[in-house]
Amino acid sequence: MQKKNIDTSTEEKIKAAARTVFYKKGFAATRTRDIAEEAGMNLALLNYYFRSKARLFELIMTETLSGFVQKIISVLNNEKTSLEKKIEQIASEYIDLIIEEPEIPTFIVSEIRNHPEAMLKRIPVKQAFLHSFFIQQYQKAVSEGKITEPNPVHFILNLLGLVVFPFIAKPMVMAGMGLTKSQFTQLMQERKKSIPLWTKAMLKAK
Amino acid sequence: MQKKNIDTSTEEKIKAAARTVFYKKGFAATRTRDIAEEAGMNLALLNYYFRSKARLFELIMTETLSGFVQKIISVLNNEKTSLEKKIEQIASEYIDLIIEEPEIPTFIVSEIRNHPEAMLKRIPVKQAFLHSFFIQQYQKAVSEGKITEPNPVHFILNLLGLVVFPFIAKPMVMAGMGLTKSQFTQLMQERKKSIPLWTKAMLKAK
DNA sequence: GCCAAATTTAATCATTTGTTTAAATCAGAT
DNA sequence: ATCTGATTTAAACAAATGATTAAATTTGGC
Repeated sequence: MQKKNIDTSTEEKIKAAARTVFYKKGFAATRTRDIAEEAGMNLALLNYYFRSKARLFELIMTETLSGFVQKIISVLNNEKTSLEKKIEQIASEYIDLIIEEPEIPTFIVSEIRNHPEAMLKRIPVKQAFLHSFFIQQYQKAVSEGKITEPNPVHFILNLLGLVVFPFIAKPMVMAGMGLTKSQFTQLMQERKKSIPLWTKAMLKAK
Repeated sequence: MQKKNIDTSTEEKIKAAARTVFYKKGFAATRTRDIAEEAGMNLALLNYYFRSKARLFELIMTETLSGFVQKIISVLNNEKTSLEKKIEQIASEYIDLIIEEPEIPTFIVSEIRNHPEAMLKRIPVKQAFLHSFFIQQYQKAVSEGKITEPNPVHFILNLLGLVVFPFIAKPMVMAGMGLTKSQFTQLMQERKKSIPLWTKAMLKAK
């Protein structure tokens, strides 16, 4: 009957190949034949295991997006860590994550622009963010005068901008500044320590 | 013979339509028929005025990219403005520019990933940046102890990250934070004043 | 008003691409 | 060993798409 788990490998190989190709080229520029070739298998298998290119893509996108968002939500909702610690954790963990999978940020922003609602309604970020423990912490710190910027949205935008933007701009940064791959990675490593310092300084700016 | 400048309008209409569609959907997802329809004209005109979809795209991309880069280069090379003033100028002018054309940042990062070399070798940023007046200013300020972060690349990444990232993440921010279009624009307006404050605080962080 | 060149149109081509089909092969239960 | 259903393959289809062609129309100088 079933070919056991060993043959989940076929399905899994296709998914892995799809991830690779979609990450690199995006949905529209990806040919189903590219995925089949990357996976080293017959074209018809894509439609045998997944119903269509679109469904395969949705699968990859949902997994990717939810993994990416989940991480920050869980940090923000940790009731045992200070604001400072949360900053350090987000900077450090996201930079490591993105160094591992450098194409994810550009993949996400590129693809979401085409179907923002469809992609985002699947992931309930709004609830999770607006009612997070972090929000309480932040507002408390504001009322205690420890933070000058009252709007936590700015804070999150700033932190994520410092962390994620360099990776999104990577090709331009490397060309514009004349950096090698390893020099770029080195720079990003430095930022794991610097971003918390910068962010904390920003919080007290006025 | 020639239909005068009035008929540059046809050529110009096609370019405008191409800009609109390419900005919104990217090269791969754009159909030449989409552009023709957007311009309200016959499909064959695209190939009559421009040789192909690819050439039309290159034209739009080069103009867009060079306009975008030019702005920062000219600010950085202004020998009459202080570092502080440069920060204020970049924040203010880029935010205004991007509010006018909100799709440009995502367009640029999405499309450059597919042909980084091809797109970037056309624009000589490296020279212009590494030898800019700004670099001298920055290094002087570092040696005078006014700035703690010695690497100007970090500084530029930070400033552009604070300015550009929110627009790139716009769909996620709006969905995740539950914002309307005008609330989002309002937030961005606030940042014209805040980013200089934040950036200056970062420069002195240690 | 007429002509030559420029512009525009409608129709068609050739290729690419997502998907389907039907046959072949394989794995494992009996 | 054989049979059944799952898996894989090769081939083909239909629609979409970038590009071209040849004919029609328009433009401006004479």
